[in-house]
Amino acid sequence: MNAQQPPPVSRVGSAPVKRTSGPRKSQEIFDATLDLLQDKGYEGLTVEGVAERAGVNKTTLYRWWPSKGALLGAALVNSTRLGFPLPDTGSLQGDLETVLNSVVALLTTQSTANIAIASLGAVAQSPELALHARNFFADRLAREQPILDRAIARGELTPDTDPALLMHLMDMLAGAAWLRVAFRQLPLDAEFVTRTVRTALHGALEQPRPLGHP
Amino acid sequence: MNAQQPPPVSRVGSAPVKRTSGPRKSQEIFDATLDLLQDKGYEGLTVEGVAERAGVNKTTLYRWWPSKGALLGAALVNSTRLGFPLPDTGSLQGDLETVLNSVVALLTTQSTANIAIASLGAVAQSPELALHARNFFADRLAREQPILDRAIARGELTPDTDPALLMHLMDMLAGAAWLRVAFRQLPLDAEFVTRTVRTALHGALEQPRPLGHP
Amino acid sequence: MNAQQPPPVSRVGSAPVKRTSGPRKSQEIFDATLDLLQDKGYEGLTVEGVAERAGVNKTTLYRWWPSKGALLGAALVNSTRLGFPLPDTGSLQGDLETVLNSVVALLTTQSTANIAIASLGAVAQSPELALHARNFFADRLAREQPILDRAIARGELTPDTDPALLMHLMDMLAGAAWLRVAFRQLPLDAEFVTRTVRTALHGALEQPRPLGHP
Amino acid sequence: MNAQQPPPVSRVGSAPVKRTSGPRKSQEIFDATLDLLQDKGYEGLTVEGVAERAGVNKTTLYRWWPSKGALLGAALVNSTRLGFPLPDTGSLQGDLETVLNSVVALLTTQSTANIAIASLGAVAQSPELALHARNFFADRLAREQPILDRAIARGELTPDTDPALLMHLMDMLAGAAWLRVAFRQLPLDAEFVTRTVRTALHGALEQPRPLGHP
DNA sequence: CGTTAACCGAGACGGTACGTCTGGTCTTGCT
DNA sequence: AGCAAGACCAGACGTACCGTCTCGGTTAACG
Repeated sequence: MNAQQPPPVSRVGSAPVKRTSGPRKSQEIFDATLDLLQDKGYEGLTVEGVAERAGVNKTTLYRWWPSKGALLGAALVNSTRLGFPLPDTGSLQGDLETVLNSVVALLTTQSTANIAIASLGAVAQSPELALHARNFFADRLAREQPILDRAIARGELTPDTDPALLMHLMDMLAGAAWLRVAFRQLPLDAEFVTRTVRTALHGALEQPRPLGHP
Repeated sequence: MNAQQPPPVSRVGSAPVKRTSGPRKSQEIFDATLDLLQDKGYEGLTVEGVAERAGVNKTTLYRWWPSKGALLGAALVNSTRLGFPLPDTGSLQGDLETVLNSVVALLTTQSTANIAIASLGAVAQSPELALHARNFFADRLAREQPILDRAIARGELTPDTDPALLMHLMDMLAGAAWLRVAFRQLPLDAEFVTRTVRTALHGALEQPRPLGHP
Repeated sequence: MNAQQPPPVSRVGSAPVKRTSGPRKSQEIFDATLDLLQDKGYEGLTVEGVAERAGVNKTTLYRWWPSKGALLGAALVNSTRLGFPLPDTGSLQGDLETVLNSVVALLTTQSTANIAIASLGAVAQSPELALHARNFFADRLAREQPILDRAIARGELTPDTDPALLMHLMDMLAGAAWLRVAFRQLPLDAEFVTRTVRTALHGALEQPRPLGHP
Repeated sequence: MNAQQPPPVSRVGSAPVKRTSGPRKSQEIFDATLDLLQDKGYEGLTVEGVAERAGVNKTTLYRWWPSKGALLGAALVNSTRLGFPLPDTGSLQGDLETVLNSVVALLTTQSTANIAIASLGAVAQSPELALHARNFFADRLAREQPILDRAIARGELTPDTDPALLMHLMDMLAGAAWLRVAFRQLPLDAEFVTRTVRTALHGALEQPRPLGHP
């Protein structure tokens, strides 16, 4: 969250909760950061701009975050804009389609697409932001794990299913979506979602069977 | 490529082809551009730096490319650093594995990974660079089409196979690889390649069969 | 002395010495101020630096002195570093030479020169510091008055000598020294002292005689 | 004048005279500098302020002068505000009185006094400005040398007069004036001028005579 | 082979933002 | 209740690049 945050001192005794986390106007700052990112992209996102829009002095920002990347990282982490609900549709395919639909929505909705794409660029440039990204995705994966559990409980998957399967599927699904949007600039539609989920899911389930000899 | 120069082509007669394209030291410029991109990332890539390293005046760069993005686009297009050979292994699965291995190699080899990742960031920031990316990927897809043709000729795929299948597969394969590298920062190994190709390929071939009722 | 600080004048009489003046660590603060002034000059003298070196919070300084100039003024006033002993050599010329030597020493000794020169700049900028300077010099002149009295008593000067003569002489002597150091950056040596005192003194004594007709 | 001026390339051949001396708006810059110095003192003199007032970009100033002190130095040297005419009254005493009157005028006229006093403080604070001051005074002294020459030609001084005499006299005259203004804050009047010049001059002329035995 | 037009180098400039520093103010919580 | 600690605002610092401009000087293709 904050790269240089002092240790949470945790005084023993009657100590009232110590406020060690970030500037007083954190929320305004994060909002301003994402708003600007949304409006002007990563290059147009300047520390001075954030300071002005958040009604905060530039030095305050530098006191808490050493760079634009770190600030953006904190803003992204503290944001719910890129979040999405966890599905429970009653079938594995339905759940996966819902998740991929969320990703597609994220990448195709005007307001979030800019942030997402810009984050992509930001991650590619800022090591510490990359760290945040890794954590973000790991957390996300962990929160998606119930999808797999429920599928096993329903008998759609065998109990000995490789736990890494979910990550594998997600990478293929979300990866395809990202690549189409970022590099091919193709629209993402419902047909894409259905087809991709079906391919990945069938492929995952049918793996033992030798290819080309059905 | 050059925004401000109307081609004075149109010479009637036997005129030998006029070289109207780009500065005299194009090659040095492109090399310098990619070298710097590799060393310092997209943000550290500056027009002034390119000019100095290429032994060229800043003015010259601006004479030919209106922006850093345009310059990088030209450098990427005119480069062979991101190229890769087309495989012909005798089986569809082998071909796909080879292609995915190329992508993985691109993303894991030090010298190319930096360029690729940085380009990723660059695309996310520069609309005109995004255009170049689209063209680059479209071209690449077209050059990969023989893989599909040969698979049909071998009987691995039926003649009425959807021509978009290749793009579909490639998006899943390469997308998974990109996402793992860019966001999850996971290493890409041979096991990843095999597994991903098998999943995608099986899924694509088995699609008609209803899920969960084998 | 200090603009908002009642003088601790040390009243004679029964008054119990009341300590209403300044922070508890006044002495550390003044020392730190002059030390820093000595080390880094007036520009390098910062309130933050003084606070740190004196082991005091910045707020405390601002509670008692409104500005850097005021703080420096107080420090200079409460300091004995620029003081010098009053001479009694037995001759007017000797006394003057001793005084001028003191001034020269003040301006050429490393540790005091910085303070003196910096004070010069400070006076030029701070009206209230200028006031202190005026008082300081007036006081100094008053304390030098015995030099004149003794010279009259010895018969070196006539009893009706203009009392302003001393100030006049001092201004010429010290002024020359200051000007050489501050503006010409010339070294001040014994020859300078002798020569200047002789010139000023002879000039003062010989005034009645018309010029050019010796 | 300019501290970082590139070497005068002096191309062989018909090279037209190269203009290597300072920014195009030098005059505006110097004027703005002195105006601000006059208005707000040395501390209130900021590079940004000069840039704005001169209608010039801040970078331009830094391109030519490395610091505020250097800029002020150049402005002072290139200025006529602190200049003064060289006198030729027909007598040494008259010349000296005129010069001292100039100094007094400089220090007592509202518009110039501010600059002079502020420069005083500036010199005390900035080593490289002190260098400029030295040059300025050396130049001034050189230009005053004719006063001495004419006095010798007139027979007021013997041909073997020590050439350093002039500096000696000037230091005493101007030094006394500066000291009175800066430290004592006394007004400078015609009586001061007459008296000081007479003292210094008599003293200088009468030096051989032993003190106290007229 | 000489002309000439396109190209280039040098470098000053206005401009934006950077990341830092210090001067002063204001809040907060401990003693 | 008062004072420390220190977060904060204001604003200048000096730097790096940006993208533009002017001005000579070089190339090199054509005629």
